[in-house]
Amino acid sequence: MSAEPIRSFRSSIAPARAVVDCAHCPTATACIVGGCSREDLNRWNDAMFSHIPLTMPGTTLFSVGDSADAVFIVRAGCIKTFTTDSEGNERVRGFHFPGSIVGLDTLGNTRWASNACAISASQVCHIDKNQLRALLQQSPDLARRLLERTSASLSQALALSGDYSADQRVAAFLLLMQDCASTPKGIRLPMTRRDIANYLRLATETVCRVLTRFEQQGWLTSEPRLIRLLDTGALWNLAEAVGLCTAPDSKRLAA
Amino acid sequence: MSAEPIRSFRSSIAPARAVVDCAHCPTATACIVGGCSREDLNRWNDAMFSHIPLTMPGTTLFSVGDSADAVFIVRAGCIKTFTTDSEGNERVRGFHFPGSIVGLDTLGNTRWASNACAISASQVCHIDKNQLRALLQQSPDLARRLLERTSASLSQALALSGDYSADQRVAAFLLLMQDCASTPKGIRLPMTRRDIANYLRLATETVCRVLTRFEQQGWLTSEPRLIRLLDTGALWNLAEAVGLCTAPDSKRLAA
DNA sequence: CGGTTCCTTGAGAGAACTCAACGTCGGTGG
DNA sequence: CCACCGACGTTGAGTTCTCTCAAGGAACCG
Repeated sequence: MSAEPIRSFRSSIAPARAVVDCAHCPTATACIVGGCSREDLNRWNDAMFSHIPLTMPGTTLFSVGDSADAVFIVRAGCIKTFTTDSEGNERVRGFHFPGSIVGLDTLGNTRWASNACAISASQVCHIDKNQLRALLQQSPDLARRLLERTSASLSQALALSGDYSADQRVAAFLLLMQDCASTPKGIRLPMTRRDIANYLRLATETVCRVLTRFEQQGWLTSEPRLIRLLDTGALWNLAEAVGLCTAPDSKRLAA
Repeated sequence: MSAEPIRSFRSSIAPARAVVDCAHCPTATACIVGGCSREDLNRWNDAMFSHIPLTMPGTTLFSVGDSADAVFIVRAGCIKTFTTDSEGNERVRGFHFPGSIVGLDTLGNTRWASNACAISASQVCHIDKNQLRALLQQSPDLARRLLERTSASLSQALALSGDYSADQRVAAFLLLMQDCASTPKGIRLPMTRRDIANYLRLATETVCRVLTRFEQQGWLTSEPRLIRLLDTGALWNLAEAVGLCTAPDSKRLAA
């Protein structure tokens, strides 16, 4: 389908082992090792590979059926995971922002069940599963953190798998993105309308129409890659039922 | 909404600690400790509570907001987890059959995000989270098993959260139930059509219509609680895209 | 027996989809 | 430098799938 030149991740970048101390990573606070003991951090540094050069948009990290012998941690940018059905339709399983771990759904499997590619200029780290396994045996704290992250991902997936209207889905998505992709100018979305639609199980046109409607109601301003939320309260009233995100400050104060 | 007398789980049954050795449990093969070392099994027995008396249909195990200080393991029967929106509509999050752990999505939380109740005469075990945490520190094998189960649940939730037709959903559900609720006479479903519909994000009537259509096509016979699959191949052709279940033998041989 | 819940079927309504067209933007090459 | 091309975003019109509303039958229970 896509005529896009797909770059292979493995061939494009020679990973550097322990180029940086994770303690100094700008993404440390969101990362699983944020706040770990120095001892755990040292072990982690020894096992982890950083891919500091930019991974360009369209670069494939892995594909369905590939040997899943590592997990990836996003350091910068955005990674999209997705499957493709027999008719070539993409189903986006998730967007991974800095600090997010790609592969939590494959910890017990030897093959990837989805594809992953960068949708903006990104940096990722990776850690071999065997080394991760050894690490988890050495550090109960790290094991607990990983288990709780996986558990939280499951909770979120269950929440999003509910049956909601297009308006509810888009509103919940925008509030979620506000936490992941906020800039001083607004929410800078790294993904296309088509990606959003495939993630929310809607048609591209439906996402457009909903955004247009929200804009007409004065709830936001919409440009292809930049969205400014003007009335998070109104959006949250819609998104509340999804249970995917927490109430905005205005609502929390009112409660 | 429901006029059903809701029994409280905690008040109805005095749990018996280590009444049985899990090694002799009929559900051992499906349970997380199935195949564990004798040493781990002893530790597990010491921490685990068995509720051997029958937990009757409608009995609530826990409700949204309750303190989530334990996880439950189904020993017999079927446990349904669900949320209820502001209009009283139920959204079924999952059906838990023997061996399944209830609470994998709440491991890092202190409060339940869903309700749970028995939908058939059931037996459950439970283990306190603090004890579980200690157990995981002592046994890396158990920690790995729990992590992989959580990971697999995430994978399944992501698969089911996709956008599929009513036919695809029902077909995938039936094949899933074939693995969980098979009897010599067919699939004995413990849940109502309404529960199935709420789980699959369909209307009750839609589930009925799809089942009627499948029956007319000779793919199955349908009674309220008993379904016999006659053509798993046809169902699998529909369900394949969902990626929730493996191919039936006939398809595997053909491949 | 009533009463309730569950299952099933029909008819109409509505939300989202498909198909189609058009404008914009960015890259590429003549 | 500009024309061309493809990808993306937006809008409109018609269609379709599923839902809602309504009703009746079957099974179960007090």
